[in-house]
Amino acid sequence: MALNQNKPAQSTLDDIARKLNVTKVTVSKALRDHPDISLETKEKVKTVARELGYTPNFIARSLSLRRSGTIGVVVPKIAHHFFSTAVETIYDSALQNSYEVILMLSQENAQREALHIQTLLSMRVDGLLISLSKETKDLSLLEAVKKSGLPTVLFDRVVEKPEFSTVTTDDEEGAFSIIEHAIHCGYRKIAHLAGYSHTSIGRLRRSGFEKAMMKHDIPMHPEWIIEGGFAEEDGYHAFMNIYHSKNLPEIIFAVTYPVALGIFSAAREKKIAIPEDLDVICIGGSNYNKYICPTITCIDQPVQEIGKQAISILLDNVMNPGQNRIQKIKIPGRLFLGDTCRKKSA
Amino acid sequence: MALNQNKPAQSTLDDIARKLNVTKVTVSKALRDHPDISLETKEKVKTVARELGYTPNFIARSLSLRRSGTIGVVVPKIAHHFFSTAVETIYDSALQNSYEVILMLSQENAQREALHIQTLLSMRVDGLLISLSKETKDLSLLEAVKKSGLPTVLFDRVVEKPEFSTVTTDDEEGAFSIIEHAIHCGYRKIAHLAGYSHTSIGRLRRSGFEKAMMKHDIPMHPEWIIEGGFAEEDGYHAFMNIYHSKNLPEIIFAVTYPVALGIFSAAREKKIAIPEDLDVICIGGSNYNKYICPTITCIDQPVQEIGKQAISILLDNVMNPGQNRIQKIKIPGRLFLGDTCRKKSA
DNA sequence: GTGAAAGCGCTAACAC
DNA sequence: GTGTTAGCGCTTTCAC
Repeated sequence: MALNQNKPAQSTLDDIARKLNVTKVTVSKALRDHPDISLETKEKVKTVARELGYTPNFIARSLSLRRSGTIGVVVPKIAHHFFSTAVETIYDSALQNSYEVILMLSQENAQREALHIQTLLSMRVDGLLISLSKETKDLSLLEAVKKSGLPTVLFDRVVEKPEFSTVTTDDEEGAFSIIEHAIHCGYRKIAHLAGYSHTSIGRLRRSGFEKAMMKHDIPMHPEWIIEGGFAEEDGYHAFMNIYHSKNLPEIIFAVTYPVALGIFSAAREKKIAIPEDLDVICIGGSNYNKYICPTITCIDQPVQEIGKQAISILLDNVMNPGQNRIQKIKIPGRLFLGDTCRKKSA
Repeated sequence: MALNQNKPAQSTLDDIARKLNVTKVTVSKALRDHPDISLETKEKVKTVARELGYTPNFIARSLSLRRSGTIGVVVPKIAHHFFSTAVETIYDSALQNSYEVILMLSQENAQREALHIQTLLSMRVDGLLISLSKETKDLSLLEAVKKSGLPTVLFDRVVEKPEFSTVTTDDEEGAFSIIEHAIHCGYRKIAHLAGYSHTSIGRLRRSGFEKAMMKHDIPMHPEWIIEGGFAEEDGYHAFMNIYHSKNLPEIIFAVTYPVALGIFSAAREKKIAIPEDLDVICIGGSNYNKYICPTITCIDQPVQEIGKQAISILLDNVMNPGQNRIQKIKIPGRLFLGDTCRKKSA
């Protein structure tokens, strides 16, 4: 590929320096308001800089300073209420602290996730914020990152290792309480479209489900616990499986909001009315939940809070090198009462 | 801030070179499979590189090559169906072409948008993809960017200047056809919650609306055309304004999907039933539209197609420097028939 | 107050 | 095949 041809020759410190018969050092200092430089020179330098449309070269600056002023973020998806909201919060907080964000999407693919983390490392980001893909099992890269000393915070989809700071909803408690709510409403035949148990949210939500069931002595059907992904299509397919088994539960607890919607789709196709014939609850909401029919009773995740805490813990470690404080934050979800799961206890 | 303290000392070409008693040049070539280097040396180099956990320094590489292999993207928001979907597509296409994406969010703020564009310039991105904020009026920065020769493509929220490539929905035609549809359904009292007329989508959608109304000789009420933003809250407030004027239209044409939902909220609060008492249509949908009550009849935007075309045109210019081909792509939307706007013509 | 020298980690051109 | 030299644009240290 031809070099330096599509790229405009942006002006440099030297360009400014030459115009003023000084050196680039003087210019560099002047532009950064270094006390060394006289007011007069500063004025002149800044004027010429403006005339030339000078923009400092971030790349050169980063190389010289050995810090980039950027935070790397890896999430499974962005076209998704939880992540787009969290990411927006992360961007805002980072900007307030004068950090830039480099966002990468794993698309729920472990290999791509690893690639992106590598790229972020090579970009010499000052910190790393990760929410793991649904496929991620091999944690060696993550551990290498951690060992290298790069400040890292995991959020939402995490690993339960003592060496990582994590910020999550209290998934187990959330699942427990919504199931208990369903039981209080009189439901007994409860199915769970679970996430993969190698993911933190899958495991914890399922565990909360099981604990609530056991506490209230409700029998659990193995065929009513189906592991899968976190997307709409996963809910759709899992429901179809249950449907074809001819043994429908009264209510399905979906591991995520999109999975719940997938159930809606499938049920509609099979002419099963929600919540009359079959009820649905889940963990996580969406900003459109109030417009959905029926509105889903769910555990609302404090999405912005999660994003805010994650970036705040990260920046704390980035800006105070050497401290490496590890924090495990669990933020409780809140039960949102929608149109589903309204039956009275008998 | 203390330097080089929070940052792990990542290994460099020199580290590998020293271990093998060669120079970094040899190592650099070996790692890139340069034909100069013998197979044996390559093997050795790669082994040591692996042992040391070597990651090439993207920053240094970019500086040396004078190209970063990145595309800068600026959008108003990310927690929004249109943008999160478009951005996801952009990321995928970029990755397929071995480009990284640097995403920035203007949060609908012109000043922040300018800042981000500056930052992207300083990062020496190889190309720029922009969807303008609702506030953007001053185009001087944009023109400077263009003049500098950096390949730039605008999408969705664009400016109609011959020097920019643009990719949009055919907004005017979309508005025209959905209004015509409403008219065919028998609606006459039609209001428009319009976007700001200094934005392309605001102006064009309004123009489509007006053309359809004029073609069918339907009178337009000035108080039924309200300019505003593109978000839910804008729809909410605009509806309240109309409501308080005590002069309700039969149907409201909302400039965006979120604005339509804002109307839903406000109408619900005022006990006005949709679509019975008041009907709503809009431009743009959401992946959750089929679950909304009532499902909104709208012009579905080919979001992924817009993203795909935008990045494709950009990369074409990035990878073929000097050609600077300017393209104006308008992709037609598709009328989606939902539960709203179903009245039969009288 | 200003500048010369050195270096960040990498790549390209050209010797050897 | 491998190494030498130079340079990308910037900042820091230390003379002057």
